[in-house]
Amino acid sequence: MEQLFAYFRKFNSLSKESEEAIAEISSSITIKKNKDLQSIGHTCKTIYFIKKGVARIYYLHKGIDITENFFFENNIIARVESLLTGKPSRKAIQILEDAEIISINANALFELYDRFHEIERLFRKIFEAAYVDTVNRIEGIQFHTAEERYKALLHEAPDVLKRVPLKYVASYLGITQVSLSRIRGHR
Amino acid sequence: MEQLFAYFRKFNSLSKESEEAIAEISSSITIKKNKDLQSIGHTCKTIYFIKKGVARIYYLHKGIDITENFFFENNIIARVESLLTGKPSRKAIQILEDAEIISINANALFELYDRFHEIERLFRKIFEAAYVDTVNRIEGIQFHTAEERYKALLHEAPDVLKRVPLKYVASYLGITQVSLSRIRGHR
DNA sequence: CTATTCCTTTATCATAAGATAAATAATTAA
DNA sequence: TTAATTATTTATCTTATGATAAAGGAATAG
Repeated sequence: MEQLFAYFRKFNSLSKESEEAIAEISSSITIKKNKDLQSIGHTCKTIYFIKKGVARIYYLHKGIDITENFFFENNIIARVESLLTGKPSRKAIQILEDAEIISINANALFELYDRFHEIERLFRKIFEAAYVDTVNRIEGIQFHTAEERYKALLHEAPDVLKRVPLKYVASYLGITQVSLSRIRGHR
Repeated sequence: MEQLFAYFRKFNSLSKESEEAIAEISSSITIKKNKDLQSIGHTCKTIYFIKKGVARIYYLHKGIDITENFFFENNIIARVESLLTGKPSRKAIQILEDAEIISINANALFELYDRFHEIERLFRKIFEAAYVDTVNRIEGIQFHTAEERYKALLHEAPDVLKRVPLKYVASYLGITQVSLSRIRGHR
């Protein structure tokens, strides 16, 4: 759990009591490459923290597999739309490298918000940061060519290109696999 | 202020004490069409609520004016990246129709988080909703043609097209004004 | 009311990326 | 190891959108 608390500390430090309360509603899992941690149509009631490994959130658009985002170790991952609405998610979480994961019961966590103001504060800050990241990503998508987006990824997150199959990267960049391959050819 | 509290109630109801505390750190302003409520380079320390009128957030990308988003009455508007980082914003808020606005002192609001847990909860929920909206917008941008995006806007937010100059809508949709005009011509 | 400025449309040409097909290359299973 | 499957690249053709220029409309200031 220490690894998770270290991640939390980047946003908001917690008291020992809060950390223990979170530990009580959490459990560890290991899961193999290419398995779906959660599948499409399942209502999300869990927040995950990746201790080790890589995952992605994906969905189907007109029958085509689209990667919404990649998640590496020391990050949390959840299908937030489903978590917040209580509706089945159109999205799935797939493991791309054998992973060690902490799963946190989301409803139990939300109940902790009442007892521990600082836990709610922590997640407020996490969401604020996620919101800003996402707004910035819109700018990246809308005003850069696919080639610029590829080069930015190569520069800012070279791990993605080293550890993830290119076919998943293509849809994350908003282009076809064939286009990505063509862009990589321009050297 | 009642109009603002009614908006808040959609996310989280507040006690009279909380409402009064927010009222104390708020003030009303009126501002004319085409004026910048906040300009580029200014550090954002205010959250606004639009009682009446229309506004947009815009920034310059390679010298070209880009609309990040439109905001109509009964919504809050803020340059969140600047608010959270304390750094000058690359973005500006411009009024597109004569407006009546409530301005909330952001630092004073953040201090209220300590005294009124429910106010922090309210803003947690507002950010969660904004995050989900933004993630969905990425899908719209990435996997629909400009024409589909235009038609979706026409269907979901016809007010934008009625009340806002098309040149601002074009960059919001991620296309040039000329392309938007061509798309509108396809009937 | 008129002149000026700004907004929107139309037209032409150039180009990045999509669709499809097929050839390699890499990975996985038997 | 070999066969089968899956991933990536290359090639060809098509199309949506960008860039630029210019004309027509609408709004605003004086």
